Amino acid sequence: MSRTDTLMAEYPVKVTNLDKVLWPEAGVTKAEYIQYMIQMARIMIPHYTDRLLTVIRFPSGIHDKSFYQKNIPDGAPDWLKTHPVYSDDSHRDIHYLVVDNTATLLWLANQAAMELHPSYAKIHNLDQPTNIAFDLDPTVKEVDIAGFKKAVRVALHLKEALDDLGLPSYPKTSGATGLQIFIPIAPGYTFEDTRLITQFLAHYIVQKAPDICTIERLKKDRGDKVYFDYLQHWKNKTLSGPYTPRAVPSAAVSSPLSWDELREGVTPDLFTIRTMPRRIAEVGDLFAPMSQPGVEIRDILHFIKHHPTGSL
DNA sequence: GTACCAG
DNA sequence: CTGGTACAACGCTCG
DNA sequence: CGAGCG
Ligand SMILES: [Mn+2]
Ligand SMILES: [Mn+2]
Repeated sequence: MSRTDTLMAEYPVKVTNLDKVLWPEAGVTKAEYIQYMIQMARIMIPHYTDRLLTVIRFPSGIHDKSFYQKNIPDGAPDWLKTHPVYSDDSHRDIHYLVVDNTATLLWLANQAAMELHPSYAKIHNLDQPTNIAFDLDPTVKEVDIAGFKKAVRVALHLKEALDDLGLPSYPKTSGATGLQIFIPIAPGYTFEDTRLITQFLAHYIVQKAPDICTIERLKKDRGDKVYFDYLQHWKNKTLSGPYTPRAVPSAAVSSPLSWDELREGVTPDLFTIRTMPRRIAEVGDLFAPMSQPGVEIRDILHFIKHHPTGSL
């Protein structure tokens, strides 16, 4: 008989198959994933609260079948918070899960929901993102640290440009191969507004570092360059959330970083389910500023509208 | 991972 | 009971 | 419109 338990958080959560190995290379079991959620809940919850959650589940481990899940499944406990959003494509409401407590994170871990992807906007205003996110994707050929290093170089170019524009920026690993850079923004701006900024900077950085950065949408035209994926910041799209595990052999998680750490050459596999709780104890939540009031971008939008072909 | 159905 | 099976996303972009 | 993409 497989090991089972009922955990008492805000609500009782039944957990099953506790000894199932979800990350075989790292030897991480479901019990350890649940323990990770218990330790990280206080830090993670603010980054997911009031946001639509998309998850990727791997019920039999990272090397077996996986699937995206947006709708809350049948048989889910009734205390889970959900939010309906109409889908034009499937002509029905999608009942998204909204994380608002530890019990929900424990339930997700038991579901083998191993990747958590929150929306950019909060449920009370789904047309207004609370952040701008830049998604930097190495063109993957194999497990390749060179790709990540290149993404770091692109990120440092981007950081310089954002500094010049007076915008604060916070980087994190995706946990897989790439990097993401976030800016907290004030309420009142649409995805059309933020697209103006991400598109402008994508073009600007490609022009500044054409040997390592591309915006080619077709993979075959990207070469070995870093894909500056400005299309990823949009309504109904998501990125891996802060501190979410990823389905990679190392059991790496998405880790907020300091710019100095990036300059010093950290790599994604340094930050895992095993190491992140200790890191939190040491450096705290480097993404805490994302929960603070965001910056106004009105002046920058005005600037870009009058300099459509991009220079600073 | 879970609900459900046929055996 | 038990074993087998079905099911668990979506929508933008540009050629 | 649909292949491609994430
Ligand atoms: Mn990415
Ligand atoms: Mn991407």
